[in-house]
Amino acid sequence: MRLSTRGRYGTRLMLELARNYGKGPISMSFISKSQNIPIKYLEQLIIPLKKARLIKSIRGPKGGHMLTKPPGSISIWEILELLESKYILVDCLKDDKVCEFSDRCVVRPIWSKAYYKIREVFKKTSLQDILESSPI
Amino acid sequence: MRLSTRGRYGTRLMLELARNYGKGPISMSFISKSQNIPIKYLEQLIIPLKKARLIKSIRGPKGGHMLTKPPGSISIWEILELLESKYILVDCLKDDKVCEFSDRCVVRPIWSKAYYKIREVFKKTSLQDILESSPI
DNA sequence: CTTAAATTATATTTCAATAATATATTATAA
DNA sequence: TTATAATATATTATTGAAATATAATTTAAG
Repeated sequence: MRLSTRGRYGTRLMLELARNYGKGPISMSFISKSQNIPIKYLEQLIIPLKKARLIKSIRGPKGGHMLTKPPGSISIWEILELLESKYILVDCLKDDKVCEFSDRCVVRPIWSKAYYKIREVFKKTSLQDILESSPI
Repeated sequence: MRLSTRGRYGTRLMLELARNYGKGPISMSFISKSQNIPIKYLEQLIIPLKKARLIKSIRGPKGGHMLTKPPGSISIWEILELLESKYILVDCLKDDKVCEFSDRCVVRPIWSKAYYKIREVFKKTSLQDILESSPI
């Protein structure tokens, strides 16, 4: 029941781009330094985010990455779903065939309920919301 | 963001005991067979549950395990906390010293919010609730 | 008082996914 | 032409879950 480094790093990566939204391409080396995350690891995380068209990139010198839309229109859930999609509480919520008892399982509704609560929180929160919030 | 086998197996172990509450000790080999979980794995899971005094055991022939209190007074959260306690969404919620930025981290409040939502669901649900619920 | 059923204790092994690193290639601004 | 930065692919390391193995202890029952 833990959020993996992928999801946390990915969120920070997206927040860094959100913070610099409208300022042109931001390089990986910059993000790597400012967020203290291995650059090679970031390069892996960015792949699904690019595929989902949350990020567009420019190659070559002065190149880098940027959000394709305003930070207010990207939810944390979109990010987590891309980076943690295989690890959504319990597998049988996505695919009831992983367990032959799914259809008559008494515990599954509880996992489901909890899952939707988390999802709700993350869906309701945009990158913008986080940028505007003050830490404690 | 996944529930581990420990938490799921542990819940099923406790449900099996709840189902047989008041019927005397239930052996591990019975639970292992009825729930299709390796007996040696169950023996590991039961240790923290016993330490927390949710289960008491009787040795020797005709021995086994039983709940120390009615299924209505044991929440799923109590079980998950014992079996997944190290993996509660993000470490910094339990111990803000794992990250030097905890006090001014803008993302942490979101993890926290999601965490408390899950916790609420599991705290509100007792073993009895699950036994009485109909699947689907 | 012996036996068999059961828990308890400890430890070892296997496995999978995350986390991190390495090397080479491609694109492009200056 | 060069240096910067993304892209692609593959490999390694680490960790914790998941499962298994062996031996010791307790005790009801014949």
